[in-house]
Amino acid sequence: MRYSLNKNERLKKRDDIQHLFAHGKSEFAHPIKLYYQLKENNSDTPLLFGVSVPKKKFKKAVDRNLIKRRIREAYRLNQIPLKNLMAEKGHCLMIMPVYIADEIQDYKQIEGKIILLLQRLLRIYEQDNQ
RNA sequence: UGCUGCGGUCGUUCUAUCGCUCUGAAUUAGUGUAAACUAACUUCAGAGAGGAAAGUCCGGGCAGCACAGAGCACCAUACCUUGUGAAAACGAGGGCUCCGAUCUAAUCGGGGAUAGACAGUGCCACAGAAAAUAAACAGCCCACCUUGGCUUAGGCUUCGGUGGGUAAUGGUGAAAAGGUGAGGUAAGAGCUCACCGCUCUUAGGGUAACCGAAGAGGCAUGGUAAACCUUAUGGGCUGAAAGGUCAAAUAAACCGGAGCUAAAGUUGCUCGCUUUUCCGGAGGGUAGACUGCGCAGAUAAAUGAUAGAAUUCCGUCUUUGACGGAAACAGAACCCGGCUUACAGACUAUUUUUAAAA
Repeated sequence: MRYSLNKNERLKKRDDIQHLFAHGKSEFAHPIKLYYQLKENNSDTPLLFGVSVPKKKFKKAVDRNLIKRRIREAYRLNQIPLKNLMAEKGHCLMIMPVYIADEIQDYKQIEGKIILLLQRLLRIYEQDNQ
């Protein structure tokens, strides 16, 4: 499996995203809050990914783009274990990290937090299996 | 040569690995008689942010709606000539005016939303008597009354009051009702005169804005139109959340069929008809999807991440270098043309000025 993140693996439907924020669970590791939820009607892809940076905290579009790109890159390189697990089980998991902090952090810090959060999710669903 | 102002051009580059969006081709899979269509975390090739993409301030394209004609309202533009342009707008030259410099003669530089303030209405803080049908606070002058003084008894002078004249003087203000000088007067005043200014008229120069000249008028018309307003010219309204196509589900109505040995209604009964029931259809159209969409082109929105090198700048040091740090403003969303605002640095034309060297 490759380190890819193309159109089909992204959260796109407005309804899905609103449902995720309304009913999904969340994990937090500063500066990122990660919403996640299993999707009911299964599709082919095991993981659906979206990212959000609030306009309230970062007024310039350039800053928001930078943070989104860093989070997306970190997710892209570290998603494999979780994706394999979901594929095995036939689930479809929706994931949406939200950047909470007021300052822009560099890539290394963000990547560390993303890895931490993905490992937590992995543990949760492994236990769920047993 | 440096510095400053203003204008123009550019506004980080290269390599490797891993990725993203779009387009084209191939391959594989599916549907199909085929043509072809669809899908792919399969492969290859190509393209992929800006000078402001920003603010959303103008103009236009494009789209929908409206549309006999006229008026009102609203908005925009506003010295003249001329060039580019579809228009907004920008450029060139000139006029007028304000400011500054040289320094008293015009020149140079800069600014001006630069039509109209004798069509009307409003406003003009503070200060000041008064801020606009002119006005009398102090002052000046005259008349009368009055207190005191001097007196050669004619008057002179003085404190105060009443009435009148007066815009010369003072103070206030951004601005005080033509300016300066002379005559004149009780004191003053365009009251009169000279020069300047202003208004009107005439002819002249200039494409024009406007200019200088002559004559007349004793001067009326404070400022403000980025206050309302007036004049002239132009302008239908709304924006891609426009607009178009496809179209689940659901309710009522519509059409066709089934059913009618079920129920209700229609006349007391029979038939028939209608409704309730079931199946199918069409229509508009919601969710949603696609399009609108472009030689970048998305729609929770691609144009990136990591590593190394180069370039520039900053800091420290043991200074022909080493080490560390930074890379301005900022991210397309229907498309063009402008305006405005933000901006590290590099190159460059030109102006002013200073210093150094010769």
